[in-house]
Amino acid sequence: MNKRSGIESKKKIIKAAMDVFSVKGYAKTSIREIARAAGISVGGVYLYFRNKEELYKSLINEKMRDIGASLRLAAGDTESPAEALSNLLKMHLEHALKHKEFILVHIREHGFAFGVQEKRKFFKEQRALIGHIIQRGIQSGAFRECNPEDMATIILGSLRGILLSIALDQDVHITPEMLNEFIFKGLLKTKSS
Amino acid sequence: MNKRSGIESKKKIIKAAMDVFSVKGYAKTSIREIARAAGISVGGVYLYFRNKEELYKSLINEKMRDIGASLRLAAGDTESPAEALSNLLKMHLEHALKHKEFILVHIREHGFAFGVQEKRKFFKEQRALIGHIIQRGIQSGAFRECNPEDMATIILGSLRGILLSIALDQDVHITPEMLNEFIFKGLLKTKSS
DNA sequence: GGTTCACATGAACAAACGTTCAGGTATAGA
DNA sequence: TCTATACCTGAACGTTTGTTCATGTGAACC
Repeated sequence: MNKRSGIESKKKIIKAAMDVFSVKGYAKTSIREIARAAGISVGGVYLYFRNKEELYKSLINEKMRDIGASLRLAAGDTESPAEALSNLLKMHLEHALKHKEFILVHIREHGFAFGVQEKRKFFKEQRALIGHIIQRGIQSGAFRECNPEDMATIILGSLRGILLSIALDQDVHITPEMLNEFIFKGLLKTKSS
Repeated sequence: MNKRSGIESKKKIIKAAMDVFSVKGYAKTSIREIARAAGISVGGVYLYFRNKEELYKSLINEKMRDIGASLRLAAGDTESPAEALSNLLKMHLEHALKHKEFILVHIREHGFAFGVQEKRKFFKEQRALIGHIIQRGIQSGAFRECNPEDMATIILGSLRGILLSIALDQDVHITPEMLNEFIFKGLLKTKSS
């Protein structure tokens, strides 16, 4: 209205959309509401996005690209498999805390709405990343014998639930240390201690 | 139409609603669609449920009551904490496989729509159940020292994600044994082996 | 047969939705 | 100052939504 800058408006729309989608879900969110939250008219939204579906998709893809890149980085810059996995978990937790809304939108609509293949690709990449670290860990003797793929599936599944808990239940506080202890050491008392 | 039995019709509606809600989510599901899937007219649905919201709530509550009861049973009928937790996890997995639709509906709408407090209560009860088992395990010396509440939160979070993976990704096959190994033993190689 | 009542129907209604579009306004270059 | 252009507006349109209600129907009583 005042600034007359297209890029500014687009950013405002994206932020507003993320906010509203995350609390109300895709279907219950109306363009009118996004427009209101962004301080822009209904028609204004359609200047930057062809339709509701495209707005949603571009939201998801942008975030996934960013997060995916930083996760790949976190996993790759160390030699020790235990340390690599630990870093990866920590980064996941940090992102969950920072982008709660994205987690909500992402999990909520996963497997139902559009952008399914993009999301599947994201998960597949994460599973491969973790699986590879585990394989290295087994070979180096740090991790116990197990099927790396299955273990990666379980760990990623666990992670998904924990991140969901963080995003959903306000009173859940899980530190990277707690998560590490759980995933590495399990629940049983080890013979050596 | 033919049978003229009210109870039959109500059951058909509940089943149809669960089916449709689980694939399309609450908001995208119309009464018309539920009615069609149930083989009943639109107005017929309103003979048994005051409105869409009440239909959804009674769906959720009924299932939660059933599942909650059987879980309480699974956790209680044994002395050994490890066995109790193992049973509980197994029962969770079985329920997830059997009631995929419910999991989808449950997680999808958790924290957003109605019936929030019922769902929270369900989770709280589960957390208390697991927390109690862990406390017993620590006292008996089977489990390592840790904060039972935090550990219960993490385990329940993990479980949530794994159940979600099972419900969402068709190609995920996680056995109770795999889950047990992960939660009890963790990823690191123990000194004794 | 006649009456009653629980079960069932689907056209009708108001509200809300995604989307469009004719028009308005601020800014930059002439 | 005038024109061109990019940005923006909100009333309007056609659909779909949840919900209601006048009407219908079958079975069980008298």
